[in-house]
Amino acid sequence: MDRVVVIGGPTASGKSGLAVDIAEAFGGAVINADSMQLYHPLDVLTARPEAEDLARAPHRLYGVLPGSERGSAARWRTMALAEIAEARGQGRLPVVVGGTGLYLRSLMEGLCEVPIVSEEIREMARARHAAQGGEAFRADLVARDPASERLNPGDTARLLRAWGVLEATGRPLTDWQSTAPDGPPPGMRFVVCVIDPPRAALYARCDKRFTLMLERGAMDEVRALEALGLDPELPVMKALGVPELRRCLRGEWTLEQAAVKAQQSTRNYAKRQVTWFRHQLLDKPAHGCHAVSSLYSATLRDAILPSLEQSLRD
RNA sequence: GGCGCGGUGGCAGAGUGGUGAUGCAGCGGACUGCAAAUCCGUGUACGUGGGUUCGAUUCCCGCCCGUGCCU
Repeated sequence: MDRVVVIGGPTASGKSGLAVDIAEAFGGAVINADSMQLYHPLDVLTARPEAEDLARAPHRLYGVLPGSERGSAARWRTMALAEIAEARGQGRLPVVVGGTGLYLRSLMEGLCEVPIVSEEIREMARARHAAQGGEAFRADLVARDPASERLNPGDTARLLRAWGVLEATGRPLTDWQSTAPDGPPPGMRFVVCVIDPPRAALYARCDKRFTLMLERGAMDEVRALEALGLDPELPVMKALGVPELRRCLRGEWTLEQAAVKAQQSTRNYAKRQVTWFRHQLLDKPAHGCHAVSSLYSATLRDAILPSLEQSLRD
């Protein structure tokens, strides 16, 4: 049994539900591939599976990192590979599910060997960028690494990364990236399933879900998070709804306003994910992809599981 | 009824006698180690009918609608 199920799709599309259904049906273990569900303090706000689902199948990599840390694709990949190995050791089918496409792809295709950039250097990059601005920062970078020409002056994240790698290794990032990625882990075959629901329905579910999160204590979670006094630049602090609810706590926005804003960012995020999955996964049929064109709910289970079972057998 | 003010793309909101800001949303796209991040692209909009003008969203008149004050 060398199969690994991989489920992707936009937020609120029903991925987690599909994952448990599959895990339950085929004796599997659900492994999280969502960058935010990895962190510890946020449970409701990050839409982690609830007790009922947790009881139906083992769930791994949920809430395993403290919010004070920063995850990364490579870090997740290492953890995921370990969990996959463990599930297999127990005779379970690994079901990897999450909305972080980059993570999913890093698992399936591997990453290029790029040395780790120290926090000191990253900090230097940030300071330098802040001091000279995007244009100048980019100009300096391009002078040393012509290939980074393709980066937009406003694309701070990538600019910082490119600069950091160059500074840390003396070699341009594009250089490192031109070497082939380490490829799929040996002995692993992926059965990919992507949910790509109609836009209107997806947005409606995003909105509804946030309202539900508030009813289930999202505000208390943010209060607890706030009490930790974390650096607002940390990934957890940027989870959807956190910035908005924090402003509410500070009295800058009413709960109503915060909710509207958070719902908006959720929809924007869902849109980005749809684009990512369509072009980075669905259009690249290297992995046989099952596309589900509607929001997933238990009623679709019998329509989807049989074809998946077929793929697992092939 | 009188006087004033205003009617700009889905919304907010500048502005100009001739090349129609901008923001948000929407839509499309990018994406190799902070990715729920970071970014890019995208609109035959000037209430209506006349007039002035080489040319009106911009100037003038009527009308409609909204708004404030007065009666």
